[in-house]
Amino acid sequence: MDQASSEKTALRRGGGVAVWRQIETDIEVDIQTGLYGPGDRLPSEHELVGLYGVNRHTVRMALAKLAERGIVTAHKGRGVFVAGEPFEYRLDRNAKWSEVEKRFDARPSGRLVDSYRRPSTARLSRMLGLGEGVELLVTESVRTAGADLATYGYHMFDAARFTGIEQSFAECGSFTQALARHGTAEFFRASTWIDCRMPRPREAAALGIPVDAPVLVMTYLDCDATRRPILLGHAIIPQGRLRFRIDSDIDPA
Amino acid sequence: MDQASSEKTALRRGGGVAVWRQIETDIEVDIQTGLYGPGDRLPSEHELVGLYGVNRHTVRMALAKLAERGIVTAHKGRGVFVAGEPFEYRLDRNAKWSEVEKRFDARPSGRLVDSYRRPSTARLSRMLGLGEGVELLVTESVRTAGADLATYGYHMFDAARFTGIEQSFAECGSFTQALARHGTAEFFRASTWIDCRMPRPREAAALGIPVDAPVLVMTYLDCDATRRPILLGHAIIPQGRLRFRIDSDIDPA
DNA sequence: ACGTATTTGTTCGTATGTATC
DNA sequence: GGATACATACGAACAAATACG
Repeated sequence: MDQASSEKTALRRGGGVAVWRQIETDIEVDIQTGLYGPGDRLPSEHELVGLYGVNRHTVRMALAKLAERGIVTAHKGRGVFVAGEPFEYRLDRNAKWSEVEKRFDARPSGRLVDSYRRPSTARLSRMLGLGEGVELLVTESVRTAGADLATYGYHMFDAARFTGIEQSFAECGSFTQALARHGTAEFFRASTWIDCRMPRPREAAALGIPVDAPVLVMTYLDCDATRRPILLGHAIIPQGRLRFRIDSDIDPA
Repeated sequence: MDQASSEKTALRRGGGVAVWRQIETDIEVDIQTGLYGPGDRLPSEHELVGLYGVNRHTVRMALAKLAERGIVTAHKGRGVFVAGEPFEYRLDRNAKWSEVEKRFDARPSGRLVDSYRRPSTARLSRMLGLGEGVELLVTESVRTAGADLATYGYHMFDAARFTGIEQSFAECGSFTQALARHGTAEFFRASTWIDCRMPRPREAAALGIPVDAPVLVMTYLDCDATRRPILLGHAIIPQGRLRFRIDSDIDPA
């Protein structure tokens, strides 16, 4: 209707964004907005060539990138299909990775990548309820669940209170269990912040994702039953197979 | 500690990601994780050159990109400073854009970009509590608040129930007010999903953001007081000046 | 069982622009 | 600024798996 042939959307050539990338985003939007649902077959490469008015290679590049993130799966002779419903990570007071593992009947999978100490800042100390200048213990770890879910995590603890928790985590593969060993049998999610950015190379490598695909960043404060802060976490989460969900408990009137 | 000089992090050269982009992400991580807080001065360009072992142009490119997204601000002769606390968009049952405008003492700012009808799908109909094959009314709009907050929105309505709501919105600039005109005085957030992706060119243009910076995607279902679904929304939100916040109402025991 | 059309996968080649050094 | 490596985009052909009458 707009221009020449039967083009779907206006592609901007020479505008700094590769055409295949625009098509990749466009199809991703159509999936996110529900035009194509889980399990649906996408238009064939030939049809997409007609829709966008580009070479087949260009369409294939877009599809390959979507497949790389697990958003679609291609089957020779049949077509390209939208992947199943992405995993929904519910953000409530019981949000923790061990709960995700439970949903997959998976064992604790944490692998310690690095750990180090650094002096705290005023902000971090305030959030963790500590004095200024206290030393923080920081861990970097990778945790998985199921076939294609993984997160890269940064965890910050009061180094004095949780001395040696990095070893405990390295041994048992779970912060829930490691915290239990250090005297905190129960803890709960107090606050969560959601943001996004591009991944660091080491994060992308550890998560097995392309370096040019964005990641979700969940920052969170976990507290014990007495509301005393336990840890400040940053979870780096590949985009595509997981999304966050927040339900408002609608109590009428 | 790791390698030769005093390099901060391992930079991967020739790995498909420009060096300035890695530095950009690295500084962004340091801000997100609290190493640099709001208002803090970043290390000088000269210091960063030493930290990363690169040319000053490379550092300047990284800082320019951060400034473009409003994450830092450069002051000639003084230094580069971390921007103030990003706006926190709280996700509770009162989450709506008009609440954000209230926080900024801003007037309704919605501008209708496009509107069209399309047949619903099984999934969308289920979410909106409609019959299959019903026609949806879709609007695309831009809404702002304050100096540097903007969102690009897709809204889906039951076309039969909310006929003409695109005109109402175009006139008053607010869906809250437009819905009131169409008989829905109150509505509430029922469920929210958070994801991210790269922006479409038209989204980036409307929001005034670079095309190579990721955006947050908030999908949400708003219902009226009787829990009847009203609309399904997709808000495209530039990354950098806004983040989502979810608080668990911790009722002990 | 067979043949044909469809669809994805692979491999050549060619040209152009852009980023990086 | 010049040179080189890389990414982008297009074109043509063929191979392999699948669906269908």
